[in-house]
Amino acid sequence: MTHNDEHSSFDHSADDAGDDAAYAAALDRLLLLTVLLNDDMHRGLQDDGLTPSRTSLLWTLRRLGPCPQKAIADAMEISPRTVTGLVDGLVATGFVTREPSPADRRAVLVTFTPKGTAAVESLLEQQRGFGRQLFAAMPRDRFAGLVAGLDDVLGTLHALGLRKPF
Amino acid sequence: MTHNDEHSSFDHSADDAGDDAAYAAALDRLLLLTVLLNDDMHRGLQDDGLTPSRTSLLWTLRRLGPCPQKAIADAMEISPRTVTGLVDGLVATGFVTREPSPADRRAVLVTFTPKGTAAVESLLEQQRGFGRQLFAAMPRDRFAGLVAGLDDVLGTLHALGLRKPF
DNA sequence: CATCATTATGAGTCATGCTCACTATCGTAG
DNA sequence: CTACGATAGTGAGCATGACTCATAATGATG
Repeated sequence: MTHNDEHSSFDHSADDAGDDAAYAAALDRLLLLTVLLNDDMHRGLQDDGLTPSRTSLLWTLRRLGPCPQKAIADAMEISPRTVTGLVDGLVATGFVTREPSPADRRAVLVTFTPKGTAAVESLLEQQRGFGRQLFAAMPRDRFAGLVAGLDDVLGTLHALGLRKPF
Repeated sequence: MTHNDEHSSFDHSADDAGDDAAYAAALDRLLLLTVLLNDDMHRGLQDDGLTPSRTSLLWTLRRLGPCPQKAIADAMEISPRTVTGLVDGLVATGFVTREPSPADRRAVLVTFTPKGTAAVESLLEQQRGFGRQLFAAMPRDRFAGLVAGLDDVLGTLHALGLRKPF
């Protein structure tokens, strides 16, 4: 890509074209990182008998505590029907249980089993280890620069209306 | 693995703990960015009648030029059968055609239609615009720090064996 | 020419997502 | 207290995208 159109300008637009190319290169890096991190997470996941979506549900459940499926659906921004399916799978594999809700006989409370709790703790620990692997060898000022840049980008995305719900 | 051997030392372990928290925060930012960028790309895609996987195939095809499905399968690291399905969809929606291969009557050459070419060009342009939106307002030194940090992380991932095939 | 490898695909499975319709229950207006 | 509308969960059915296994057609090679 990038039969880049610098040139064709005279005094200062070279700056603009150079910026554009630099932006493209930076965005390429971000997207590549996106793909690599995603792939790595998903690869590690299935070792535990967990699929990406089910893991995401577990993660959400950890944040919410025992709760009805509707709350999970809202938090994950997926349909209640999909939550039913994911919880089905997690119940079948022993990560959560459906407990009757004391307050509402229509609802169930999705609740961690000990295995589910252990799985989430394990994921947390893996993430800590991964953070160490990624950043421990990085010079401190470069690390600080990275975090500042990421914050800037996240702030920009937030301003553009792209945000995570919570 | 790696219930880390920081060993509970006294004098400087505060540093280690602080680092760990900083690493976790940085990783959180990276993962959040991962999710946000992914979501945004997929959202924009379906406006064009393209699914994420089919778009990925188009992107690969742009890199490879007209080629048999097996080449696409290898490049995308998915099974040939899956490529058949994706190409089916792209043919049905008019983005590519299956041309007979002159050299091998078993194979077909997946080839862009004008609509397909236009779609990829449009995606490229969108990406350039997105890069500008993300980075144009960022101070130059912060941008440089971000890129340096990203390169560092990508290098580390590469060293860990995580890399993109191409 | 016979055999083996390769290309694409049919058939069948699984995981995620969706909608629509339905039951059971809740809450509230009357 | 009852009747009605909202809410929680699920059954049925569909689409996408990934996989495997089997198979037909063709290529390549001894």
